[in-house]
Amino acid sequence: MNSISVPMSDGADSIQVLTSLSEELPQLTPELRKAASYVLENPNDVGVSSIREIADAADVKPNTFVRLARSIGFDGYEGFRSPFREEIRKGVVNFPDRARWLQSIGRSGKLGGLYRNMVSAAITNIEETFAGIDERQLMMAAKTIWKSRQTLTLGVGVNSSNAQNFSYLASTGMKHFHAIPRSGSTPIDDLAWADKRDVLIAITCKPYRSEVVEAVRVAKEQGVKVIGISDSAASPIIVEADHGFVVSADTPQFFPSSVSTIALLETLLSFVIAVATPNVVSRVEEFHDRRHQLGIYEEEC
Amino acid sequence: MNSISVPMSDGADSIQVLTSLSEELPQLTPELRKAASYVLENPNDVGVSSIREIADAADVKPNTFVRLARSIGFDGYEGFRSPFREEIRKGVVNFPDRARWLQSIGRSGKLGGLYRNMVSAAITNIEETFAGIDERQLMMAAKTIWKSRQTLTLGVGVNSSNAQNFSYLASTGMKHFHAIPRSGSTPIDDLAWADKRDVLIAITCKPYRSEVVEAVRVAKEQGVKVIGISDSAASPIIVEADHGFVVSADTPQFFPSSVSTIALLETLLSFVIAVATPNVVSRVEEFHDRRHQLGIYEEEC
DNA sequence: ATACTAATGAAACAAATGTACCCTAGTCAA
DNA sequence: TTGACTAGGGTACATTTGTTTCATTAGTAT
Repeated sequence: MNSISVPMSDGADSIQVLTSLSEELPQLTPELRKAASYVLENPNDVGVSSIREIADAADVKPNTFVRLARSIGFDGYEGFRSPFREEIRKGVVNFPDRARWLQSIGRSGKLGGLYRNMVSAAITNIEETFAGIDERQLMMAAKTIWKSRQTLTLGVGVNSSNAQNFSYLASTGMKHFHAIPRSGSTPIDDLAWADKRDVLIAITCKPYRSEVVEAVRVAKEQGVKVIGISDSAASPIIVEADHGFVVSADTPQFFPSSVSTIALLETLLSFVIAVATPNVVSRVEEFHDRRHQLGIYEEEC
Repeated sequence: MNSISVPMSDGADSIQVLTSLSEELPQLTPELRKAASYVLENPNDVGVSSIREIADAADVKPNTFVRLARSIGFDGYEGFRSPFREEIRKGVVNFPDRARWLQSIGRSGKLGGLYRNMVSAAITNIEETFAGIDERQLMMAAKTIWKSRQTLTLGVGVNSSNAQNFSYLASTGMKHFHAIPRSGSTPIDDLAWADKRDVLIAITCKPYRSEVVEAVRVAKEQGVKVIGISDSAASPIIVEADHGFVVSADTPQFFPSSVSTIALLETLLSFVIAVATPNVVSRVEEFHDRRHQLGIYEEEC
């Protein structure tokens, strides 16, 4: 008899259920919160799981799910699950193919087209980017990075943050990754001490920033290995680079998209990690170690 | 003992099941054909229905479904249903062309799998992210940003660079976007002067960073509007936010991916721009102006 | 400490589920 | 006709399911 505020009749749809679940979340007891969190993160499970299955998956007792269902106004788990089932039956969650999916989204209002265009641009950019990239070249670039003394990642404007993104991730596991230009400095100054033992990852898209182009030239003169990332094969930093990667960055907006740049950098990093840890067993161990360190495996907030 | 041609092991996926069902269709007995036809027309029902429910719906006896399952090589209805369940759980979206493309790439060498996994993770993350996002909520968030005095974007770790990415792009066209924490400061200090006229965009994925969670709490107390971006609907910053957006950030790596966060932020920004420039004509003009400013229309370096 | 309450777990129950078994009706061959 | 055979229906059974009930634990105020 602990039903609270929300009445939640049986005609509810899953969105309403999930909404009230997230609203009640802070007020729930620990076990109920664990169950609710699992539902919020795996709403599809509800429709197809028995109470014991989902309880196992969420690492709580079956009872907890009955209590959870009651706490938001249902009679029991069965009523709680039924809206999820109904929507699966109606095919709400299943998209037959992307074309239809994209057509189905973004119809409300004049901004619908914009939404659809942004989403499809993001996906298309990634596909085009990776369709045009040679995997072996990625591996060679990764080996170059791994063998290097230090790796400098250079970007200005939006690509400054992208360079930082990569450097941050890389330096959580390895030494000697830096994003340049450091604040208050210039790219070329930051290259002063770099030599043939080092690697420069340079990123710039149209309009090519002269600081970056020049930094690449200087780096080459100093014998620094250069990995160039740009949005055209004709880009000066790709032409001059030891390893050049072309990313697609088109959007219906005035700004270029960073999505594929980020995707490429993350993939490059994963190759570096793979090269750095050739032993599969220790790689898997290290993987879990890092995830534990990051707390990704921990429960709750 | 009426199992025919197809062995159909238990590792099958729903497409294979449906395919062999339609292949066998002509050779089936009337009742079995009725059952098979129902499955082909309502494949979603299989995953969520008991044998009696689906038998009722198809207007056959429960037994018939056991026989149907056996006729295409399963042990019983339970095995027949499991691939459908699994795919619902995983939230599978079927994109046949991409599947083929992904299979065609990344076959050379032991890192092939890694390459393929990273690419498909990036695309899947974007699809899942935008499949789960309500466009109207995006527009409301955009309006909130546009009406605000200033917009602070908060992230630590990798998300620090993502916050900067957004702030940089946004501030090329509009005033008063800042990424926090500023160097040498803390998120909460940077919120000191913020009030109900301001917006905080907070980003943190598992493991949720306490600085960000607390900053959101403080922001709410001060009346600041909060837009939360995280990787779970149960995330404290989404629960507390005025506008919450869940992004998928899974990778086969130890680090979470920023790809969908960036994609979401870019989409949000495009909405803000659209809201800010309601007149279509002037929006197009401004678009070209900005691109010229950025030099995107210029040729070569 | 004590009593009291809320939260959780364990066990038991009736209802449902998947399946095995048997029966009927119809067909075809001898 | 008979017998063999098959498709399909009916029923019984062990298992699983959702639920209830009760015991145990943890937390809190007295």
